[in-house]
Amino acid sequence: MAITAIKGFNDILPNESGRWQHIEQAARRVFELNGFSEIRVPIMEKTELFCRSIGDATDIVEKEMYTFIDKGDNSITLRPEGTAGVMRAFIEHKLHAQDPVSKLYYLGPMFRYERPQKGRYRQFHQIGAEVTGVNDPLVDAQVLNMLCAFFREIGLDEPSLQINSLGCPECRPAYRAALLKFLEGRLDQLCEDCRRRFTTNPLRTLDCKAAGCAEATQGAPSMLDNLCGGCGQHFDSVRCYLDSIKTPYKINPRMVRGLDYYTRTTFELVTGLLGSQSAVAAGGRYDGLISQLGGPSIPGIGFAIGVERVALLLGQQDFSRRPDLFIATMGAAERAGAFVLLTELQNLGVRVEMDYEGKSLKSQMRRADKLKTRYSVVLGGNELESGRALFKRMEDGLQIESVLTADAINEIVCPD
RNA sequence: GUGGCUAUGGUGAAGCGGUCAACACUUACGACUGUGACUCGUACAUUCGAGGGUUCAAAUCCCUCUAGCCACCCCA
Repeated sequence: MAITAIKGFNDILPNESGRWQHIEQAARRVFELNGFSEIRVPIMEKTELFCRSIGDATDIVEKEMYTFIDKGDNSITLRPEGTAGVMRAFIEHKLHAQDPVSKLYYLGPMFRYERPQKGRYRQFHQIGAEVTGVNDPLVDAQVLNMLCAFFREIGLDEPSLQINSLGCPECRPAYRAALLKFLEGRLDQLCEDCRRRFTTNPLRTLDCKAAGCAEATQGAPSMLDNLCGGCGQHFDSVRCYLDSIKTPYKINPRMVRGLDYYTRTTFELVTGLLGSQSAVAAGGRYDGLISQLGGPSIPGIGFAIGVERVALLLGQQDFSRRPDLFIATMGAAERAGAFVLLTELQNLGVRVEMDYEGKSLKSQMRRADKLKTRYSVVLGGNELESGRALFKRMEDGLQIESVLTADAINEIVCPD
């Protein structure tokens, strides 16, 4: 039995890599337009970093991390998300000392030990962006708009933006207490999972899919009604800024995030097209994270896009590039000549293909057709002698005669 | 971690106990000894996820394992 890939680890084959490049290039374009720079950080970190940032009691840390002991007896973890590593680098290299505002983006694989299913894999990819050093809700709005702009750029307008505020260490505890009090009286109406959530993560009962729970929590207190003055104002301003640039959004007071570090603004881009995985991108503000990791007291906000989920939404669009020209040859001498021509044309930026092993003209032409090349040319004794050849436009069969120089061919094949 | 479903060639699949494992696509070569797409021909699974068992006979029935998918939990 041949060796296969690890469960939940996927190969991105040539027929889909074009789609991935399309997604990545769009992100780079949009993010750089917004003044973001790429940061590349390792895919492994000391385990402690994730425990301290994501939260010891979260599912990610408790049961989903790829953690192992290396030969130096250190506990190492494959990153389950990107923000922690980026913030570690930010603090370690004191980026805040060079510029009070930093706008960073990253992309790459993340790892979580979960049962794979549609849109969820053990190795998956995220494209993320982070802004540090700005408290103002203006930047929340810019980040949200940038996220939406990315989706417009790749031609997806289906996902809708939902926003919420989780409050801050000032107001969240009080809200949590109020919610617990509310739920306490209705424990018997909640599903089994929610009774467990009551102790582990009471906010989660608010977005439970069970009909009984939805009904029981109907009149539950809303975080948005319990924000402190600062958080309330912040949220209102975010909405105001979003309205001013006509970025559509929906307020979802029941939206909950899975990482402990979020404060104030949180958001998700959701879709109904991915089975049970509705979030294609999500993020939020994390004003306490940097100091919690031992850095200065600097606020931050960011998001991550699930690349596999985006790729799934893009569907089967063809992103492959067509060659400009296929050179068919009639013999060994012609093949040698074609090879020289091919390299000359490549130097001019023309995408050229040719036959490598002396196949019949028939099969060379078939290959040209299969590659969807735009033009083809046959080089035989006649052409070599006269220095001229017929260039055939494949879509309609029109033949154009030209001298066999790279410049002249370039004119025909790539006119602009 | 829990549950459901499925496993036949490069791909999509027929086959439901009995001669060479249908068909389609893909691929290769040819019909056309210098021109693709349409058409036609030829070739391409000693073998049906793996291992056991039942039977004179198993891709077809039974058991075990493995893998994949989908869902739950949770999440991008």
